[in-house]
Amino acid sequence: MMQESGTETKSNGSAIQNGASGGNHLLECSLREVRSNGETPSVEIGAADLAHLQQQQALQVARQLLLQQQQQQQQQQQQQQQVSGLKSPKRNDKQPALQVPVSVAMMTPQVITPQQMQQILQQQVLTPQQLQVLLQQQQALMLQQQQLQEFYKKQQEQLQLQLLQQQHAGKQPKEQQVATQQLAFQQQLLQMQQLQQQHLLSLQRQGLLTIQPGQPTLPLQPLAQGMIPTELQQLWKEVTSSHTAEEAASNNHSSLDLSTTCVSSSAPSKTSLIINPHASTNGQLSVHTPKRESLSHEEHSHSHPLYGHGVCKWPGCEAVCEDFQSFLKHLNSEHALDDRSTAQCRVQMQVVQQLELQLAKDKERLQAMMTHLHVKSTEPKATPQPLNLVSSVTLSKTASEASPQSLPHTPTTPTAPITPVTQGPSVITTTSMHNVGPIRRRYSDKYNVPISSADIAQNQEFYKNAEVRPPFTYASLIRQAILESPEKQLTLNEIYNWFTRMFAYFRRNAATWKNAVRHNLSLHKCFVRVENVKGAVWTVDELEFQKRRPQKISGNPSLIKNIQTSHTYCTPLNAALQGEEAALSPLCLWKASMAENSIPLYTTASMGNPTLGNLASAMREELNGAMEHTNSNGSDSSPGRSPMQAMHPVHVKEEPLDPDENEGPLSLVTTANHSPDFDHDRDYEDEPVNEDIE
DNA sequence: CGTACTATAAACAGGC
DNA sequence: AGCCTGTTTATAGTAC
Repeated sequence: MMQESGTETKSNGSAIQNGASGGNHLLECSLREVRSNGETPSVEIGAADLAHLQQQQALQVARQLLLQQQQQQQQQQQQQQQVSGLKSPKRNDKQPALQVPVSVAMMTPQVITPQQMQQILQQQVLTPQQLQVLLQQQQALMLQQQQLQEFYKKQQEQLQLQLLQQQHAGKQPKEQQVATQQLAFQQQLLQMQQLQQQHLLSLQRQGLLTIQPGQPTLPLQPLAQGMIPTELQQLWKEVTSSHTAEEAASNNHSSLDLSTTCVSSSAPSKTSLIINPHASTNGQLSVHTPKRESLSHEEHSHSHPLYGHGVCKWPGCEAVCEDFQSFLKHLNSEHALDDRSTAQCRVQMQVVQQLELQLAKDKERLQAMMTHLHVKSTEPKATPQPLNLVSSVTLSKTASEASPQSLPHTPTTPTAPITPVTQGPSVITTTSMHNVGPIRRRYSDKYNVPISSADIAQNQEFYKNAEVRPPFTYASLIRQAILESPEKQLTLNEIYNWFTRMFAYFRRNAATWKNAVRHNLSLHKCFVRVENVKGAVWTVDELEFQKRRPQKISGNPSLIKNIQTSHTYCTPLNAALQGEEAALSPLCLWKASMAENSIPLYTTASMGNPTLGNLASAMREELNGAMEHTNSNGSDSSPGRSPMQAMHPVHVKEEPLDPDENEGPLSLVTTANHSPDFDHDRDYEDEPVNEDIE
């Protein structure tokens, strides 16, 4: 309220513009990269890209797991067959079994029944963080399983060799050995199962999964398959020990080349076939992780996927292990054959599969949408740098079009926060950031808006951890922070906390951005200061906030144009989804689409993570603003229906792609919880220190 | 080129 | 005196 003194400039402008336009770029990039596959755009990857990559990785992992299981099962079958009917020709024993078509379904008792899986998957609500964790866990599991598989192969090879030898030597011992071998194999299977189960259990414990009492949660039944617990345990010990010493064992394998080849014919071939395709997508994904290398290497380096920072990273474990050796012991003792582990593994597999399906669907939709909406605009923009406001360079149309990389960072503004992980093309190196204090960063608004709903959801974590400048204006962020609060009001300090909590980027250069926050609070009429008992709190005047945006847009002919065009499709959707002020812009499409499909996922995410929802809502607002803007343009008659912002106009105009962005936020928004957690804020309050540290 | 908007920087004032 | 909060002004970059 005090601000009236301020210049009329306060009529807010387009805080959000940034976000809107930029988003497209991001999406495009991500899509492109994903499609292009293979080469990890080390430099150009954006948050969205990362998310995609992660998802893909997860998918690949899942596939691999499935393959491995299948392979193992097949192998086991072969073994069994061989054993049972030793009569089979020894020499080619390798493959006879292979030929036997075994229905995977039959073979994989360990796998949860489809129904169960479905339920589990459906029931579970995963936040982005959780998903990330799951992914990590999945990777770890994959590694383990690979190790197991390797071991299994070795065993098989040995068995084959032994069989051959025995056949030459004598028959009776054969059976015994065979039996032993079989046990070993079964043990392997058991382990796998247990891993899965354990994982599942951990998930359950974590609340990720809710398994209904009535249902046989994770059928451990599969484990049964005729194994004797005690024997299995022993075998398991042996296996594990060998497992640990895989490196050494690896040497031995050489001797087993024969068997290896044989085995490879069956299982490996499949693996390679299946895996490769995906692998191409991401270099990282490489499912084929060289077991030996990975194992030995990792173990040596102590970079075991399940071990980090002196803690066991087994899902739900976190046991402290001083050194790698102790970790290995712990791993073998605590995470050995176990119903839990088996269950966990299963769950993980299910999750991955589900994610895979979801991802595939969403990708399809996205592509269809993009092609439908932006055929043109999208393409040119090519890889803009989505996230960085920082980059002083603006993506003038020309520039952006010219080349994504063309972003020069302004000499003056070295500070481009970049996430180590994502390396957006535009992003400047982290180092630069660190060095620079608050420097003037100029960026085009466009850059700001790159995020899609999906991106947002996925990026929530991203922004929390990566020092990437969020694609939102200060005004929109402040508003978001306030709206997220339970009472829709925050003190300045609480706003600060929100910033630091939600964005790693704002953990540095506090003086700069805090000043900016204060500046924005004072400058924009939409922020109203209310005296409180405690002191003063800031609230948002939605009307004012909405007011400010239209101005820009209205003036924009191109925008209007776009709106009109897009209007066609939007109308229906809008009506359905938003009845309210449905925007004319393509954005509506996004909303609709989001509502339709992905919502569940995102919703979940948002629910799990309030902040996400909020952010999403913020994004939505922007989108809405844009949309409204459009409306207002068409007929200014209706001034402030919903939040509109200038940003969109720009966004819309230049980049029809925006829709992508929109979608994300929208969906999230829908679900977005406005339950702000002050508590969280509190937690982070201290963090600001970090920023200062810098 | 002018306008609008945003970000950044900084001066300044009041309160604790 | 120092810090926080809040206001205001100036400057610069970008988009339209």
